Amino acid sequence: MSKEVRVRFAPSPTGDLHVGNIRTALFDWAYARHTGGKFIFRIEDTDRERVTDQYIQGAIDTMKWLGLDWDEGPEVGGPHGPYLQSQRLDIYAKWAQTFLDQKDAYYCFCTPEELEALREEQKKANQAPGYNGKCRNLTLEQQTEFKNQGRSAVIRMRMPEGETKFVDVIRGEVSFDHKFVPDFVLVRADGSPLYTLAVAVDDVLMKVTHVLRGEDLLSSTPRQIRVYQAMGVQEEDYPVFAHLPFVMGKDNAKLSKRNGEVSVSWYRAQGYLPESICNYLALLGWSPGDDKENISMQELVNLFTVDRVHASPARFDPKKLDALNADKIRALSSEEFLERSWNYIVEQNLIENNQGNKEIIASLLPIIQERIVTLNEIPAMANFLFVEQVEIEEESKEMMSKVETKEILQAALNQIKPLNTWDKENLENVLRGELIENRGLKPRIAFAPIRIAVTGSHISPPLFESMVLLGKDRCISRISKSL
RNA sequence: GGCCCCGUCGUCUAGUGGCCUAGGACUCUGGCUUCUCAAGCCAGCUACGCGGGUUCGAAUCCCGUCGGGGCUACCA
Repeated sequence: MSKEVRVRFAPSPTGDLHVGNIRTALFDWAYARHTGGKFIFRIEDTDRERVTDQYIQGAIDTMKWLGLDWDEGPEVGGPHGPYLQSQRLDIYAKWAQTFLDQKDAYYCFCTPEELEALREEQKKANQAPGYNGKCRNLTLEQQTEFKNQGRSAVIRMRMPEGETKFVDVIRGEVSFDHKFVPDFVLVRADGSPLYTLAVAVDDVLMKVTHVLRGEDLLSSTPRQIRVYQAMGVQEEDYPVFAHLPFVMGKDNAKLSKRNGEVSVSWYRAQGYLPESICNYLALLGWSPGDDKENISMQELVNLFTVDRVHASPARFDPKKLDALNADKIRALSSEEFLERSWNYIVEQNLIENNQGNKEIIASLLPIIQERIVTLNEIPAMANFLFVEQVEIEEESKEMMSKVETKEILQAALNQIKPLNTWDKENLENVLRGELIENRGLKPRIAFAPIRIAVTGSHISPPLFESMVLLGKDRCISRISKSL
């Protein structure tokens, strides 16, 4: 029996979680669930200048909303916590000291300005940039002298000669010559840890077995492995690495706000279903292998394996997300569609939250379910039911003023006024009978004026159903007003 | 510049040497249906970056090339 799979998602919340982050989180989660392992959610907030509590809370909310539940992490705790790196500073300090004692790391007194100058020089000389090891072998006396000069020190990891080779399950064997992996900083001059230290220490301490993360971290893997070595971890205990391809915006450009919408909370506010976002994102860099693309979260868990993840980057295409979301909305049961819609409307504050309004929406939902793409379209479609009179849209005003139009409206009025039972069948019978059969009008010609008079727009849910929902009085009133 | 990764329709992908005259989905175009809008149905457009090998045979393997991306921080 092999050991339990433990996967972590470890974002650094320097902003709203975007679709790229979430694609990674989704794969992490799906892999953990697929294997029956544990999903760990860790917040990498070692850079307190950029990470804020608000973003951390936002990340937690987004994960919950998407249904990516975690076994260990914020709010739920776990045996290897805390799961916020800012609460683990003593752990990193202890390991940094150990590395210093072992001579794996050393104090470096070079100032940022000196390092900048060094980089300039290297660039000019066309050399590989990187720390030149100036402070590698400082004597105690030299260190004291630097301190007396008022210099502060960072802790730097010593990178031995040689190379680091490892197998990335998505990319195969990857190797880095240490000539291109300079000594790197573990601890800032102010004593705070850097990602390079924290990520490796935590992955070891939290017993992470599989690191599935963005491809941008591929070239930092040798540094992470270097820390494992200093921690005394055996090679067979290194986690399995899998570097996921990027999710990109249009034109091959990196995903960013300028390049289409990226934040998951934006998609939430637009009325996308969380499972649509997950489903769509799952298709970026992974596929179920057959022709079925619309899958549930459970199917994703069942089908997800890392060997079906491929190595090339994917473009985020909002059009396909739309199509998937529309499909998923159509597939909702009427009860569920109502519950989701109403929750969304209330959450976004689009319509006042009371029982009467909810009932109006509930009555409308069945006739608009197959014609909306996102939940935020509901209020506009429902508008005609919430007002006493409608405003006729600009583009239809000319048509509505024509004599022929007035004639149709008058004829329709004559037919519906005497109706005792106000239902779809009766409305359709009398209106078709008079306008189509008696007058020989084409349906589209005959019904357009009524539609516009009643809903204000030439585009609406099905006419007779809409009239039923509106009620006889308001229909008569609106048609009369258009005469 | 150096190091690393990547390269199938416009986009997401299937494809692991013969089943590929390259399949599906989204988009787009045309048509059918139709009370509008949708939905549904049918049809069409469009791809293995390029050049060399290896092989009886290559989208699939190798080399080169070109193109894209990442890293090169006291960010992650």
